[in-house]
Amino acid sequence: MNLKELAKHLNLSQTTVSRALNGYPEVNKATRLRVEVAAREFNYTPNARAKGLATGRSMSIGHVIPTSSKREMVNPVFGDFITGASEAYVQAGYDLVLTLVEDGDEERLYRNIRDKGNVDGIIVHSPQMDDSRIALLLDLGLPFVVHGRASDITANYSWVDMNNRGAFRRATGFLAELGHRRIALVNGLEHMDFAYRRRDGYLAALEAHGLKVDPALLRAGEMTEMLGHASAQEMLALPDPPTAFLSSSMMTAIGLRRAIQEAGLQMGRDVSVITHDDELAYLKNGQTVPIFTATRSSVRAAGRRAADMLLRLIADPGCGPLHSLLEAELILGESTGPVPVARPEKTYRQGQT
Amino acid sequence: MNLKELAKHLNLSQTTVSRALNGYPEVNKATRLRVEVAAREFNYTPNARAKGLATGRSMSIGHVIPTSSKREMVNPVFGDFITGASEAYVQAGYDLVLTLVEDGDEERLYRNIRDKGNVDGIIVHSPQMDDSRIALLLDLGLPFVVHGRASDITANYSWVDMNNRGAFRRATGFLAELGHRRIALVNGLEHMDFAYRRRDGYLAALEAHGLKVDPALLRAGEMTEMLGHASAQEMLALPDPPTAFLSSSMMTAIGLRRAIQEAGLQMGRDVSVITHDDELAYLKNGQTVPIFTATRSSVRAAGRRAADMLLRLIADPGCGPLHSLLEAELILGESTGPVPVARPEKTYRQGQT
DNA sequence: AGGGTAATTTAAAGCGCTTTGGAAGCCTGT
DNA sequence: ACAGGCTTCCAAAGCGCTTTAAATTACCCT
Repeated sequence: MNLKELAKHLNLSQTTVSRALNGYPEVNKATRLRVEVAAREFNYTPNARAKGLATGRSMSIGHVIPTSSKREMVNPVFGDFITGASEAYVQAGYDLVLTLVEDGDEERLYRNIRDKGNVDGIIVHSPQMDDSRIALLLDLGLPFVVHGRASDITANYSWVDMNNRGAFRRATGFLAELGHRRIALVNGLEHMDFAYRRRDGYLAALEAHGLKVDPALLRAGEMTEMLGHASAQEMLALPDPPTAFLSSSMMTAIGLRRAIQEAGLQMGRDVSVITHDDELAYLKNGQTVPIFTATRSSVRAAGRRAADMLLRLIADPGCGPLHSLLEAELILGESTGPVPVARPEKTYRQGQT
Repeated sequence: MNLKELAKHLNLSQTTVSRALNGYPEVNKATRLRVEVAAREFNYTPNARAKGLATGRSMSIGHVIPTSSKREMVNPVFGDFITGASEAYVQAGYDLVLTLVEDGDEERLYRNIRDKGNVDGIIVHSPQMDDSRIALLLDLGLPFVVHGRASDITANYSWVDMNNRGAFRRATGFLAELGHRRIALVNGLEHMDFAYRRRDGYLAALEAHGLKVDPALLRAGEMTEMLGHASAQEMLALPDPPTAFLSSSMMTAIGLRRAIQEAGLQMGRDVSVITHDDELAYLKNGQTVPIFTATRSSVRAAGRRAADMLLRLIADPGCGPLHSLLEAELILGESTGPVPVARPEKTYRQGQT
């Protein structure tokens, strides 16, 4: 059933029916009711393509996530992010279209996305420090919001980000105040902006506490369980091992914990761990009391906020670049404690090898 | 730049230009070349909405993933699945539109999806054992492919699934042949079809080996690390604890391993573990040699296959319901071994508490 | 040169909707 | 009775593309 048929059935013009259904004022109350009833009865749903063509808007948002040959994993955070974003889209009647783009021919691809015209705006995922997409998008004039920021970009664009630097500065400071002087960082890939900022915060805190940086305690990679495990295993075998770890993801923290246990140490007593916790639905940090002390910030909330922001930008393009910085909470779990006074037993052995 | 402008610029009719760009035969070779060059020069991209309206096809595929109040986590497998599916879409020029639907008003929602007409077909995720969506979709006449199956549905529909039953039967059998007689199953939620089938395979293998089912060794829940941890912790404290575990996800297996280690036992020697491994990009089972013995089947490959199937169904609706059953490999890792002859030391203590 | 066929090109209709520019109907007040 | 102003409705144009039906051009053969 399309508009024409519906109109004929009602003995009305398409115009009137269309107006009635779209809430325009110039239609008689009784008529509107009649139309609405009939529409429901016949399960009338306007054709989105035709509507889009007529209005010039597609009522959908593009989520563009980069995939590269070297890092072809879809960020596990993505599922939760879109769950949040979807809430906003559903309410506003928008659809979500997903585009995975190989990096390389961004120029052409993003231009195509705009010219194809099946999205009214896009959300940019996983920005790198110097992300060429931002200048490109500003140039294209397509409304967009970045999830994260690009440190090297000075242009003014809309973003939703977590305070990565602040969170890791605070977490590192917290460890330092517990007396830890050998604090390791197991980070995500540091050309990703969030990882860069986290390291920056970590370094700032070390400096503020008069601790010096030991490259042996810095690691970066895809944030897998194995990265955590391998990093901790190696670092704990150092002559002067770390007494605390900072981790960029729950997944990695789980790996850290395994290596710590395997070394015969107890997490929270012999070795402290703070991880960032994105509050992913499938990766909860404990049920009631958190297992890990963590900097916590909901990716889902970020998704919701980014979507809201983009919808606002679309509705009123003049409302200028918007920014939203989410603060992470530092929540106390059982994985941190004061630096042990005596070296834990296991360490002696290792120290003397 | 739109078609009309491009045509005017070339002193050609829209018809010819359109035909030239869409590879129709009735256009002069020289003209076609001229058109193609101009199109590239002006960065001409046809408007997808208009094209869709004219052709009646939207060139996009809907991925519909259910979210419920009780289980509102987006399956972590999803990211990898769409990575695979996207490969097919990109090649075929399709877009992917994502729809999260709250369960409850499926009837209306799926009908809307069809009537809105912005997808040419859909992929159905996370089918339950008796999934009402399948009958509904068959009725609606929208091409669709289910990722997984619905055991209680007898109708003939297209699906791509892994041989869950076979994989778990084989894994269980393998453990039984290693001498294990107390084999635990830590499964996903069993109203999900895949989980049901896995249990079915497990039960079949137990029976085939003359082992009886102990309800104390069966657990099902959201497949988190904590589910694995809690399950193993409780079961290992039983008077007659399991000597082997079957796990439905890597995440859960990691939890199992932790509990096993905490109990002072060694995985692969004192306790065996086999897990299913979806080959998720962010959750690799070891670098070179697998950590866990696992039933392995790539979700990404399944996504690719489902997408290919759906595209085929759209191109030729007559080609009937298609099916594709992916076999899982049983790969040997370091988490399994023969059942220990003497009970591991730790168990004695616990047995006497 | 002329007739017929094949190769190219075009004008125009149509996809299903919104929206502009009127028009018709109905009051009101004089 | 009629100008003026509302309210309510409608016909038709237009969004940017494809596609049908028809027109034009090119080509070959006698």
